Parts: sequence; C-alpha cells; structure tokens
Amino acid sequence: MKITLKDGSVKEYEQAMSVIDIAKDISEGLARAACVAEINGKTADLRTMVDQDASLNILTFDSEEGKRAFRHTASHVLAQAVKHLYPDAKCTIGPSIDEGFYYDFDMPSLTREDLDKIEAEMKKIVKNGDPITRFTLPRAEAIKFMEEKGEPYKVELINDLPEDAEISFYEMGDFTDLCAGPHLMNSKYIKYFKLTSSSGAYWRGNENNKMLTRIYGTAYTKKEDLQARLEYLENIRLRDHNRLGREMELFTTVDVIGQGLPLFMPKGTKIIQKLQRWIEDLEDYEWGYVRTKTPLMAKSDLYKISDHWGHYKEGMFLLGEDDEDENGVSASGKEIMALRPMTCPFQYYVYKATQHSYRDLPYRMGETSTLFRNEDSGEMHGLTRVRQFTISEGHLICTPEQIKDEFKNCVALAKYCLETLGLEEDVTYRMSKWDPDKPDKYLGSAAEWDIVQDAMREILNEIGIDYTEEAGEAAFYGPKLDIQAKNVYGKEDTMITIQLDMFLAERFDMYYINANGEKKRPYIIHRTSIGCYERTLAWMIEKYAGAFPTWLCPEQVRILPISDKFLDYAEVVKKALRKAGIDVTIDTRSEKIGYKIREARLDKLPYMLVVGANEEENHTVSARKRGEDGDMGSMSIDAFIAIITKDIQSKQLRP
RNA sequence: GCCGAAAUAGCUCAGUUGGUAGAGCAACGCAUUCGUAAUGCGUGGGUCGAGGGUUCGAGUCCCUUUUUCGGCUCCA
Repeated sequence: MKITLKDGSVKEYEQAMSVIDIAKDISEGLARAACVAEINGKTADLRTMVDQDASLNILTFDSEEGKRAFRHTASHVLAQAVKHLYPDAKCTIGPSIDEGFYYDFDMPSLTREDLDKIEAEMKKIVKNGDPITRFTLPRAEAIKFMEEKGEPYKVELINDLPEDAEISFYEMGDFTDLCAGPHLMNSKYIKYFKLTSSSGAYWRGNENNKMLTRIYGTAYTKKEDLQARLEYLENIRLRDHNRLGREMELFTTVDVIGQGLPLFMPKGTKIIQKLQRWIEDLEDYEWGYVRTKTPLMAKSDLYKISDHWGHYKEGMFLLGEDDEDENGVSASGKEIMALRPMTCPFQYYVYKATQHSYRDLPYRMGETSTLFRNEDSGEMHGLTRVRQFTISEGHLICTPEQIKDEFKNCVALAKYCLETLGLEEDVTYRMSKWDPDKPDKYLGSAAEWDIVQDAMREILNEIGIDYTEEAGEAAFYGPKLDIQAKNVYGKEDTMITIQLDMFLAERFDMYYINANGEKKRPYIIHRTSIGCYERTLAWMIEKYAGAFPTWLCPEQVRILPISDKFLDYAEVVKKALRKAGIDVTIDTRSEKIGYKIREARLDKLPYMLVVGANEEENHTVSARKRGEDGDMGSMSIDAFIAIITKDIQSKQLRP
C-alpha cells in the first residue's frame, strides 16, 4: 500500500500492516503529525479507516484540521486533570476554538490559583503520555456506560443522538470521554499550553439552564508559538480602545453617571465632530439626502404603531410610570413616554407630513441621530456597547422599481466610507435572515419573508460581494445586510447595517401617488453610512493604535519652540495655521527640544514644527512628521500649510 | 440579567499573618533658555469606589451597593 504524505513524499507499507501502526509510523516520523488524515478528500480519524488501498494525506498541526484535533485533545487533558482534582465535577462539552479550547464543567467556580493547580496536573498527564484509543458502543450501552460513570450531561447528549447511532468514545489513561473526535494518538504532544481564564457559561447556551464553569485555555505545538500568543495578547491590550481611548483622553466614564454612558472629552469630541461633519456633507451634497432633526422621545403610542412596543419594549427606557393600563396611561395619570431606540417612525412622520408623488422618490432622509437602548447591565463595553449612542441614521422611501438601485447605492456609500477610513479590508458581510422557527419574533408571514430575502440575495449577488447568510439575525421588520468587524480581541460587532423593510410602510400608512394618480405603498430601506460614531471611533483607535489619519486628529500640529524666546514667533506660526483651519497647539513649557519631541511622538501627532532662531529669522518652520524618518526639513510657513492642507483634504491615512 | 475577577494620588501600579499609606510618571514651584526621543532640585496631592459590620485597631476580614474588566446570554 502506498501512502502519499502531505509534503508529497510517498511511503510504502505491507498490505497486512494495520492503519494504526502505519499512522504511528508516519506520525512518529513527522514528530508533530496529528492523527487526522484525509482520505479521498474526506477528513477522517486514522483509527476509523479501513480502506487499505487509499492514499493518505497525514495532516500536520499546520493544517486547520490538525490544529483542531490538537486543541480538542488539549481540552480532554484538561477534563482529565479536573476529574483528578475534583472527582465530583461533571463533564459537559469541550471543543476547540480559534487559538485554543475550552471545557465546561458542572462544578463550583475556580480562582486563578485553582487554574494553576489544574495546569500542573495537566502537565503531569502530558508527561505520562497515555496513548489515546477510540471505541464505539451502541446507543443504549453508551447511555448505560455514562450513567455508571456518573455523567448526567453526557447521558443527555447521547439521548439526543439518533437511536441507531454507534457512539464513539476516546480513552486516555483513566479518562474516557464521549466524543466524535478526531484526536491525537497520544496526549504527550500537548506540551505547550496555558489555562487563560475561567468564567460562567449556561448549559447548552440557554440562560434558563444551569450556569456551568467554563475553563479557557490555549495550546500550541511549539514553545515559540505559545510565547508569541501570550505576547500578542499582552500587546493588543495596548491597542484596546477601552484602554487607549481613556489614556489618550478621548473619553471617560463616571460611576455616578452610569453604565454605558461614556463622556467624550475635548479630543474625542473633536474626532467625532470631524467624522460627523464629513458624513453629513457627504450624504447631503453627493448622495442626495435631506436632513431631519426629530425628537429623542415619544409617547408609547408611536411605538405601538411600529410594534416596537410588542417586540422591543424590554430594550427601551421608559419615562413615567410603567404600570400603565391598556390605553398607555399610568396609574398616576401620566402619559408613558419612551426614549427612542431608533429613528424610523420619526422620519416616517416627516415623510408623511407632506404628500409625495412618484416623481419625488426616492426620498432619502438622513439624521445624525442619538439613540437610547436599555442593554443588560453585563453587556456594556467601552465605546462598542453603550446605552446612548449617535448614529448616521437614514431611511430611503422608494418605489418598488427603485429599491434595487437604492440598496446598491447604500452599499456603495458604506463601502466608500470604510475605504476612506482605511477599514474596508477588515470587514465581512453578513446577510441576516429571520428565524423560521420563531415567527412570532417577526412581523409578516413566511411567504413575505421569502420574497424580501430573495430580493436582498439577488441584489447582493449582483453587487458581487462575498457574504455569509445567517438565520435569526434579522430585524423584526426585515432582513439586513450587516457589515461586521472584529475588535483586537477577535470579538465581532456590527458596524454598518442596511435593511429592507416591507412591513412598516403599511403599519404607518405611508404612500406615494403613482403616474396614474393612485396611492401606492413605498418600500423602505433603513440604513447607516458609517454606523454609530462611538463604535467607529473605537474601531479607528484599535486600527491605528491611536495614530489617526491627519484629517481626524484633534491636534494636527504641535509647535515646539526651542526656548521661551521664540514663543512670540510660535504664536505667529500658530495664527497662520489656524487661519487655514488647522488644529494646532504650542508646547509652551520651558523644556528641552528633545523632550518636547519625545512627548509629541508619544502623543502620536502627525506633524511637529520646531521653531528657533533660524526659523524666526527666515520666517520658516522646521517640520517633522510621524513615523520613521520623519524629518521634512525647513520650509516656509505657507509651504507647510500647503502640505498639511493636501493631507487633510485628501483624507490620506498617513501623514 | 447570570458566573467570575478587580477598584489604592491625575495615570500605571506596590502595600506581608489586621498595627501611623508608598514608588515611577504627570502636575505645580525654582533654577536652566537649550536644535530633533526624557535638564536638575524642590513642593503639593489619597475619607484606599460608596455604605454598613467584625475588631482595641480595617486599604487588608465579612455583608450590601456602584463602576470596570473577562466570559455567558442578549444585541431591533
């Protein structure tokens, strides 16, 4: 039998030799090979293979399958160690994840010291190096087997498997776990690992179930890889917007103001102001939007029409008593108000306030809109999950014929915004569909959802973007195109959303007059161009580690006088720059020039201007820009203004 | 909301078995007036997140609460 290895080399074995022995031979030879193989293009565990004529590709740990098997085995070692130290702990599930693994146990919560002890026990197990073997049992016997072992969660898992299924188990030393595999052939390869944290997690991800104890770990085949990972985790802390944004004095939070209510400090406010001015002008002058400004709150009646009252009441901040009767009147007689969680119905009434002919459509409304959402207390995070935020919100009222082009334009505008900020390379596109198993969470019928989802799919395919489809992520009134980004820790957030809505026009009785003079229902697109400013700022901080493109910097230039003697000339330079609309400051401290430059660089300023005797005499500045080799030499004030103005106007990403 | 961790000077952090609260940076003052990544000396600054309890005595132990962080769930 010939076996082709992944590196292309061919090994020959006697026909009688067992697959396990062959695999052992190969994996020992490769030293780091996982016991996962690809047979005729299909991934399989070596121990399950009987086809002696096939050509095998042994996957090394460099492959995704190999990594998964490796980390999955690490999670079994973790479970084995936990059972050694805490015999009463009940095992549940323990998959591999990106860069690591976790295992959920029904056991009391753990401290860092406990994790260290478990880690030590895992090291012992690895050193012992037990071989891992696989066996299967018929379902009924498998259940009995796990009952005898006192693992109720495993029994529950087996019960959910088909009745005729052969249930596979993996045994290593004194530990046997229900598992589909695949695994390594021996635990001895799990040399470099670290338990990173523990936390709570609901059994089967359902908040009504018991809270289990989850242990997270990371594992690598090479010591350098583990070290690199741990260093990486330490380094991204420095990019984390929640840390860097506070350090750079962009925003802060205050206990007595409350959770999810960040305060923007002057520098953060300046950045948001620049973003906002850009977006408003872009939408109005280049993309045909009209601007609205609508109330931040409304009577509950409004939300009853949109049915936010039915679908989203938990997420709203209510003003007044909330012991209202069926008329929305509280016991104290006060009318119930709510802070708005979205702008939709407000802009609909702007549309409805005048009559619209088909000639007026599409009617594109934009608003820089502050919204309030009562997120659960454990959800808040920095600037990415807050209770009050401001979004470049907008609604496009169109005829059915216009919907396709308008939707495409919305995507084009969003892409243009991302591109300008240098963020386009980091996003993924997700088509968010309804959940057909939970129709009561949504307006409309399955047939209607099929129509509108098909329409969106067609548009997306015509645009030609790569996207995934995900059920259960839609808005209650329609499907969404969500543009997703990951933060430095790999956690995903929606940055931009563009939604098709075929229900709310009906509920709000919106219409336009067609060419025959008849009233017709419009379609509505809900959309944002740059998303909410808080999240965008957070994303920019992490993307650029605080070194923003010049046009967004709250301080674009700092003038550094060589000594106090040149403060007057520094003022002259400053005035000239301010006249050109540039955000400029002077470092007036009587410090040495080296010190001032050091500080300006640490502050990640795009430009510095050193001024001393030479500059004052010749009416010049000695310019320096951010980055390696930043010395731009001496030039006239006007020459510098020309350079920075071009930088700002073209919105270039680096000075 | 749930599980866990944390909160000490403006910032980053130290503070032993409970016994008078510390460092670096920053700020301020004085001297220095300097040419491209840290000039020197000095001074001020903390109800140890808040409230309650145990104790002769609490930053330290216990309870409650607020906020922050890591997860879970949620995310129109």
